[in-house]
Amino acid sequence: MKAQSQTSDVVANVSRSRIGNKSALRAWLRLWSCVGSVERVVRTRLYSDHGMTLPRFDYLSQLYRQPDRRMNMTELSRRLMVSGGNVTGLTDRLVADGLVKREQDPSDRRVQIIALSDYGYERFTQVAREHEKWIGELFEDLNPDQVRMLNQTLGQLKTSLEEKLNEQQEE
Amino acid sequence: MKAQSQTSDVVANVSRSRIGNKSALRAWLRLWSCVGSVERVVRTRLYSDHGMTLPRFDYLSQLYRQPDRRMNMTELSRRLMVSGGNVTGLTDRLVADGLVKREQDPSDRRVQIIALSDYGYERFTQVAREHEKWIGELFEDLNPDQVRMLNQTLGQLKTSLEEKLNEQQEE
DNA sequence: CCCATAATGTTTATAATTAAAGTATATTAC
DNA sequence: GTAATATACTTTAATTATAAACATTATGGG
Repeated sequence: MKAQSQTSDVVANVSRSRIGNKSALRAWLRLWSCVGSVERVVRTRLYSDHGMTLPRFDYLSQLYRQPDRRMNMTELSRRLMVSGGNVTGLTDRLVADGLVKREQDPSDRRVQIIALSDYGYERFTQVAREHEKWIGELFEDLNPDQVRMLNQTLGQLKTSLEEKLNEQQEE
Repeated sequence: MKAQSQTSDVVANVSRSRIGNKSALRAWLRLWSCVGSVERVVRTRLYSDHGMTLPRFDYLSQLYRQPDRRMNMTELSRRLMVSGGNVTGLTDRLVADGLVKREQDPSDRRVQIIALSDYGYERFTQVAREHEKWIGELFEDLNPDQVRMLNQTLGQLKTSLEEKLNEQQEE
């Protein structure tokens, strides 16, 4: 019967090629929950042990990863996934604390290049060492295979999301 | 030589039983990045298509999932993973918009029970339908096995994190 | 060259968020 | 029964965050 074969096609489809909205939603809620828990631990310890906030730590870590420890505001906004206005405010406070410096781009007068200061570099290095240890402890119950798989799947998801965002932007 | 055998033990350990801080950090950064991207899409669409903010949507979804559509402030704070003060502010604004109502707990005069209003229920239902679709689209490039694995691993991570948070709290 | 458009960053108004201190009520120990 | 402690929520001050409007500079087409 035709109706029957359609039904089994649908069932087969679910397990073979396309995921359903429900299972995607479940995965999303777990992702959200795990990230929330980790963030909470990290935020609390950053603040109590090092007097640093999580947004500032994230900001500094982006500069730290660059070979020349420098990045412009737009790129920072993109990588931190926050609005431009937010980056302006964070930069003001980080400059006031001496952790970063504003520099002018000689080739484009609109551009602000933000550079990690020596003090900022030193301070971040100390905090990042601790941070890495905390993350290691929080993830220690996963086995290496799980972490590998997580990295692989999330890497793919990340790429897929970036493509979708680009497409959306162009519309 | 002893030094050599220690080295190979360490290497064996990394692949067999315990994950290293570096691989944990990589997994964490990908988790963070994926959640950030998804959140950004959801936040933008919630606001432009439904005039709703992400924190309010998350808040309402917690109430929605309860059989009686009700929850006290402390439980909301715990589930949303935000501070108590934050929940007070969000509640004030949601009450002002007529989406939720404050009720007194007859057995404990300290407790505020927050109930989803009929209007809030209706509104959330509409938005949630869209939301589920967005998440489905964002995750569509993953195959069912990957989603299953993600759910399994993140479920374990979630449990493990909750245990660690409880231990930490008791110290 | 000039104008339209785009890109970079800031400002503004408001919302969301935190940590810490404060208020009120409940519970526990003695 | 009362004092100490714990719990539930709010308030406060500061930071973080957004979207939208704005100013400035760059770029590309005529």
